[in-house]
Amino acid sequence: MTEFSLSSNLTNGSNTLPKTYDPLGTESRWQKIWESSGAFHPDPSSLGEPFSIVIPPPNVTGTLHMGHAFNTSLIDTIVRYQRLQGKNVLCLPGMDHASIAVQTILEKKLKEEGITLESLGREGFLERAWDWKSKSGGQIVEQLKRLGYSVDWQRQRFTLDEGLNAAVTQAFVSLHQQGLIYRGEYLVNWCPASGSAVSDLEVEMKEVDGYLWHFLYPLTDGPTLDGRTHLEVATTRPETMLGDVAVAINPRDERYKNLLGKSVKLPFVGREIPVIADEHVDPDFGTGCVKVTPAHDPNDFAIGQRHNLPQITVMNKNGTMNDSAARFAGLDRFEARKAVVAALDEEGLLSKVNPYRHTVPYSDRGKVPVEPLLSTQWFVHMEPIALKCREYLEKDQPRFIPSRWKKVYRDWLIDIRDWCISRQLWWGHRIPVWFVISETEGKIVESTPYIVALSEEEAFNQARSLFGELVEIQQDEDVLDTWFSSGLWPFSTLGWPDKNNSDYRFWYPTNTLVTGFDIIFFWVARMTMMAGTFTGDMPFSDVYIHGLVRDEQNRKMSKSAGNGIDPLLLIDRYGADALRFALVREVAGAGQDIRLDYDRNKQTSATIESSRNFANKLWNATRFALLNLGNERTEYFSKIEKNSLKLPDLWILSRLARVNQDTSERFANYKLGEAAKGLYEFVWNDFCDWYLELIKSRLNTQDKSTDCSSLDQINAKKVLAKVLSEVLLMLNPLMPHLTEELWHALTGASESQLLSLQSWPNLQKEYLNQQLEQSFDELFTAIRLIRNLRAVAGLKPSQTIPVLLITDKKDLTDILKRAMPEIKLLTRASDLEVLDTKIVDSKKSVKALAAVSGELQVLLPIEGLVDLDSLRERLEKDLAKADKEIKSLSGRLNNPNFTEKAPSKVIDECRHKLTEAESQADLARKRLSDLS
RNA sequence: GGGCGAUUAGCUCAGCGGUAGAGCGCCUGCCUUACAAGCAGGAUGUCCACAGUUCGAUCCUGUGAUCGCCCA
Repeated sequence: MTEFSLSSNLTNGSNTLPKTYDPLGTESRWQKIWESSGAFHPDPSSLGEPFSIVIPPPNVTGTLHMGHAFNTSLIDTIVRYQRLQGKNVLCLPGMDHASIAVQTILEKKLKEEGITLESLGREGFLERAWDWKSKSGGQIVEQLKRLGYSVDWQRQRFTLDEGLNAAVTQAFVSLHQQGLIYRGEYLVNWCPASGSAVSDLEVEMKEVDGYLWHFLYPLTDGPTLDGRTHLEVATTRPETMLGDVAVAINPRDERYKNLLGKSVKLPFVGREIPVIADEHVDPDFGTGCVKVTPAHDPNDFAIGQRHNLPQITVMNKNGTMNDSAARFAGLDRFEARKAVVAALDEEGLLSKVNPYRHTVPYSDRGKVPVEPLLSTQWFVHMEPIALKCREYLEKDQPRFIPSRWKKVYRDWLIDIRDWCISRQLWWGHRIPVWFVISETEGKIVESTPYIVALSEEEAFNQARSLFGELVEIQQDEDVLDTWFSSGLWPFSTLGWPDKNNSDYRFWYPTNTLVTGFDIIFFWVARMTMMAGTFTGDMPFSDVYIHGLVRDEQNRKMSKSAGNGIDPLLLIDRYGADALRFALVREVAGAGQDIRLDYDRNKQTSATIESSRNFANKLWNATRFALLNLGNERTEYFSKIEKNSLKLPDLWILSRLARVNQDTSERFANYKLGEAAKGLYEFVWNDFCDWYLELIKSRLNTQDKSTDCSSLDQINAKKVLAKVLSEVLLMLNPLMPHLTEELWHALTGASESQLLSLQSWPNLQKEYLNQQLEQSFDELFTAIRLIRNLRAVAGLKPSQTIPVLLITDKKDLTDILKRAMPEIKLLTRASDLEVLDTKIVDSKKSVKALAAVSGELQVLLPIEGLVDLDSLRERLEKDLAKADKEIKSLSGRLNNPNFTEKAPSKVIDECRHKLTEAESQADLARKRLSDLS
């Protein structure tokens, strides 16, 4: 009976489930069914409003980490909700090719094998790269499937696939035609580790402890009138002094005014360089004299431009010093730093060395300091592109959730800088530019004309018509920044540039982008800019920004720190649904980072464990339902006659309608955490703790002699079936595997029918009953009160005793009287009476345990059974509490300011509470005196 | 230097004008035939500080502190 079947938890015809839920087999089974049945492979010509999301393509080199799991859980929840809403949903997955990361991996392997890039050549390298991709790339796709991602795997894309290649080429050519792409020699961020330029965004500023070295540069014309023989400059990068072309001072700096127009002699190199004045020099920093190295520093580059200074590069692209570095040529940049300092010291030109903490730009990928280096690269002119996005933003397109990210995005668009898109790598989209090398003696130089075209053939034809029959052309060696292709992702994956593609026509623009705030600039802004330029639309209407998952010590998880928490491990331990549910439930404050508790020794997480427990709770609720509904369970899905229902039925149906309403509203408005919490509370508290307990007696009744009891039992079963099946549907976006499994067990649906493809339960507003829900709250309070008294009295669960409930409140009396059998059952009362105060007065001699809540008194006449001291202690505590409340409430009510200005509703409430507190105090006093 | 966020029970976090909540942990008692991954009951808080607005502030407004992030 409790045997676990691999094919299904519920063998045909049986109505029992194992006692605990084992997610692993269940999850993989449904994943296979979903994929093989094409459940999430939509057809643009089918019914339903379009809804589409493209997933942030993970890196082809990547493996699943917590960030992916989090992002995926959120996206899949939204997507599954929309699908249940009857939308025609496309969720499109894929990967990006990660130029630098792949190239780094492969170069490392080649090095191990002793193969040089040169000997392999571009073709050979690419062959190996594709080989690597097919063998060990893209593991992440298989890993994502373990989360139960309801994406269309048949539409999966890769940024280097044929279609996306064509899109990238088309995009480059169009941008060039619009005059938005240019080639030029500028200072770029050079990553010596990968041997490539990187964009501004791929540079991370890190605080490091370094030094501020002070040098003396001798004045060429000898001492000044005030006896100065040298100028003192300060720098954190001594090795760049070899490329100095000037010393700058602030024009208003009185100390150095007399030096303007003079020059100094650069040590080692011997170059005479001028002293110039520039507004941007901060007189208070260092010595107030700044060495100017335009070829190696962005600020100096700007000064150089303003003053028409030469740019002298002293470094090679591999980070070693070049021939301009005089005797330091050939040294690595960091060795050169030491050598320059030592040499200056030797010559008595090193005046001071101060420890200094400063920020150094590091390459994101290479993890080494980037080198600002002059080189010829391709750039996109961003201003006009960003301008278009700013215009859209004024119409609130796209909409950011939470809205504060809008400002971050806008500020970046306003302060936009040109984008260096060329990378000196082989793995990627080769730039569609052909140089007409026959015009410059077979070489590519500054003046070599070039042609931008969709293909080599087209380029050749153009070249021929422009430069004659005998032209020779050669394609640019470089590839494009990976983000260039990622920027096209929302439309390139849907068929663009073919705007007649049915997917593109139906699903573009997409609805929502879900991503972390860390890539708003990298990716979100680039997509909006590319989309604005090429499709004339924003690529998505909403951008839902989430935070990062941090480790148990609130640190960012990173590969280098080795503090990642492996989601696959957690899935193995708790199930994917538990992981998903935990991550979504934690996210209520949207955009906030979430901290995942984790015990590294035991590899356990209490947060996820509690979600696993919730899954098990739901599992057992279904198990309970199956045991009671029996083999004819499908019969109980028939229509329910509202008129014949008992109060608990009406109550749970009211709660169900409310949770339906709340959950829809929350899912639709990205309040996913609240949706998850609301469902959790409904299932555990309302449904399991109360409703199931309330109907147990009806379900257990064997007596079918009267129509009435049998109808009550049938109704209980019908309501049970209805509530459970609807709650499974509502939980489906959060816990897809478990709910799919349980729904099939409950309804007996065949595997060709899927819960994931059903419709969201109808909201039955006619069951909403605020009044009834309130009454039940009071009823539950009464039951808790009785249980509490029993606990205080130290009664054993098996011991039954009589209970008196006393109230003058009419509707409460009513509900208590109607719920008497249930109260008796839930409080183990041997006898239960509901009385009003007048009747009780005549029985005041009864010695009993007593408690008050609101307008309800509870008496347990158990004289002799209870320890008087503990009872007295409790009553005194009650009294103190009530007195305290009376004091605070009457204080407020005696304040005329309060009674005059506060809304009457609040005042009434206050008076009401005061009355309650007073009667509570009275009762406690009376009982205390009875005891003495 | 500019901007953003956080600060609530031992821990992780909700709440955001009417006097404070959940989960986990803790204490007590229970294997009550759905569930011990459970059930019942219980304890726990200068809601970071100060000032202001208000009849009333954890919530709004200032100022400050601490921690974290982004941009220069």
